[in-house]
Amino acid sequence: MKQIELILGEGLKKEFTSGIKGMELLNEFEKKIAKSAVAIKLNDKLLDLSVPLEEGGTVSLITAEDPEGLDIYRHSTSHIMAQAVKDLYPDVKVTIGPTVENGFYYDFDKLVPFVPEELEKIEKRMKEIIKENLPITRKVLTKEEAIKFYTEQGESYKVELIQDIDEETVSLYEQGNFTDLCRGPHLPSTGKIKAFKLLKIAGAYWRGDEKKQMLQRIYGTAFPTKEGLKEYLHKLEEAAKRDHRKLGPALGLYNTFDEAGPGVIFYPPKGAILRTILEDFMKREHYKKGYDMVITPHLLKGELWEISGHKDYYRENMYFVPVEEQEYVLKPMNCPGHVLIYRSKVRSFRDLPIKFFELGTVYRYEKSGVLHGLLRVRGFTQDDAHIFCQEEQLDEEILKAFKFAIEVNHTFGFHDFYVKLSTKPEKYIGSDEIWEKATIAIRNALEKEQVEYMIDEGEGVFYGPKIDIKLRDSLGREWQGSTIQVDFNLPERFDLRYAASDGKLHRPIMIHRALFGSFERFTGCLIEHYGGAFPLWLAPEQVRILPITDKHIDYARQVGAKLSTYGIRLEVDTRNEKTGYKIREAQVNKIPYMIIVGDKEIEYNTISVRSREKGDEGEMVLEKFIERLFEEIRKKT
RNA sequence: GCCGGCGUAGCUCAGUGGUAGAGCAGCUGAUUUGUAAUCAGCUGGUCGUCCGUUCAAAUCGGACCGUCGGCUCCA
Repeated sequence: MKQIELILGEGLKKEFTSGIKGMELLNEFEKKIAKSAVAIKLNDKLLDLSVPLEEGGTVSLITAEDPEGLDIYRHSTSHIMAQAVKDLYPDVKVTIGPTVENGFYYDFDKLVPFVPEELEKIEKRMKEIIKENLPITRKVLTKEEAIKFYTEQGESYKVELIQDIDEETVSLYEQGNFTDLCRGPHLPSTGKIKAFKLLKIAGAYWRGDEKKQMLQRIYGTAFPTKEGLKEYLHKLEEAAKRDHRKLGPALGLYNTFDEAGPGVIFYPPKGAILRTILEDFMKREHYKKGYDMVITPHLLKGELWEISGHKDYYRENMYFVPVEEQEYVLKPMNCPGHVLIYRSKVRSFRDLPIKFFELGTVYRYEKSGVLHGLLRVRGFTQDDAHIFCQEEQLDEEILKAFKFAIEVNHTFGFHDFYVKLSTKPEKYIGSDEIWEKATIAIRNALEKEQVEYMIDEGEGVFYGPKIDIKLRDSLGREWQGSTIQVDFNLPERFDLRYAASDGKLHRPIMIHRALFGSFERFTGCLIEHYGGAFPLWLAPEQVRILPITDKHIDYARQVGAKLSTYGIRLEVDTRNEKTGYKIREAQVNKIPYMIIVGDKEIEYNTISVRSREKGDEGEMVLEKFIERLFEEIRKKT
């Protein structure tokens, strides 16, 4: 027997006989520690506690509290769920059951889909399996053996998976009567699971391919402690309260109507105010940064979309409208319109970069199942711009646009976003060379700005690579906000030119970019980000004035009139109600400030201020309050 | 689009085959009110739509529409 040297934790070095198992090793030290282990890590490799250690090195203990340990813990829970399902429904075929952020799922091929009540039944069986504390053991089989094993069991999906594995052997994990193909590692036994819950049922295509079999997916989550689970479930409930689909209509920010059709948004007065603030802000910022506003029509000839390539590459998202036997298209993008304006006169290199900005309303056909409140709709308005520049200006223009995007996101309180670089997709136009060039230009900009980013292979738009900024909604789902896309193709298709200093005509390069992405989506994210409690500069109603009795209405109106002259958005609540009632309603409506006026205030010519965040702030003179409002509006907090 | 859930008053929800209910909101009146809900009365619904089963349908079945959770797809 070979001796191996293992280093545990703080320089604790010891010799062991090779083949010692992780569990035995930990037991050598302290039983209590060993009990909390879900796996060990040897030289950065996660291993089951039951795996014999053959080589020396640094060992660390992994518990369910570690991110890696939690992953193992949840993965084992998903196996327990699969075992429970197989016990209850022997005809069901198992497929895959990985962990995801905050939990796990398992996909089953089941003729009759699960109904919600069945989750309880499955949970009950899972609890029994956990109580039985079945040992989970790892077996290594050759591919042939594993295929034979699963063929005999009729588990055709597992057979397919094994066939696709590019190794000689595969590992299986066995617990009681259930064996799952899995890389592992796993918990030593089923009894380790302390708290779990099955959350939802969903359909999911086998291998994510909509042409393949629809499977039944069960999502669940597991935590090392009951408290952890409870806390998580509570967090989900709280997040649901911030859902823009609930808050938006309740606060009068937007509506959808069955009668009008899905995926189209209406803005009632309060929503229109918010929208206007956003639009005004964007217009001002764009003018400041040298953009020129343009406005282009919504209904354009089909032919234009042939030239642009949209009819070939974007057809399934477009609405075609017949007009006097000619085909028209409801614009899904603003670019062809901007290109036409660019082309409407001779451009000189001295004019470049030319930056056209439009609040461009576009319509895209989205499958009914993907529509989602304000975040995914069929008609939306982009803060869209197209930058026409010379090749040598490309790096700088991308960088500028990117900085602009970051600035805008920060202004609205978004700091927790991440950046993605998307490369050439399967369906694309333009040469590989041109794609390469554009991708490098984007990367240069990102490197220069020293931002961390992820690369999303094959996720670019058909006309060019792009940088995206992703925001998260209250439930942690990601949505694309800002996007910056390079395009070498449209200039070519529309034969765009500019007169260069060498006296010849050159081809400009185009950058498409939207910073909010769309007003709809951005507003949805904003609502959730602030939980409906907008900072003063964005709040549709900034101040509500509450007269104590009708004796005080006149004074309240005087105060209101004064505030109005300063452009403050306010309402006076003249209803015959108690002050507590009015306060409650203003608070529920998330109005930033309330002004309460009664005899006292009239006598001293003051107001009483109550803020949404701090509550009663006492009496002050109006001028002081106005100053404060202005300061807060200026700071945009 | 696919799989599943849901759809009763403006909102939140009760109502399992026999004459549609509650709370909040709204309206009217009383009350004149001081920092998160004053009291009373009243209005309001072809139970998402259509078709079917039945003597009888909010309730059972089907189709469609909308919506929610996923999948696929994208600002």
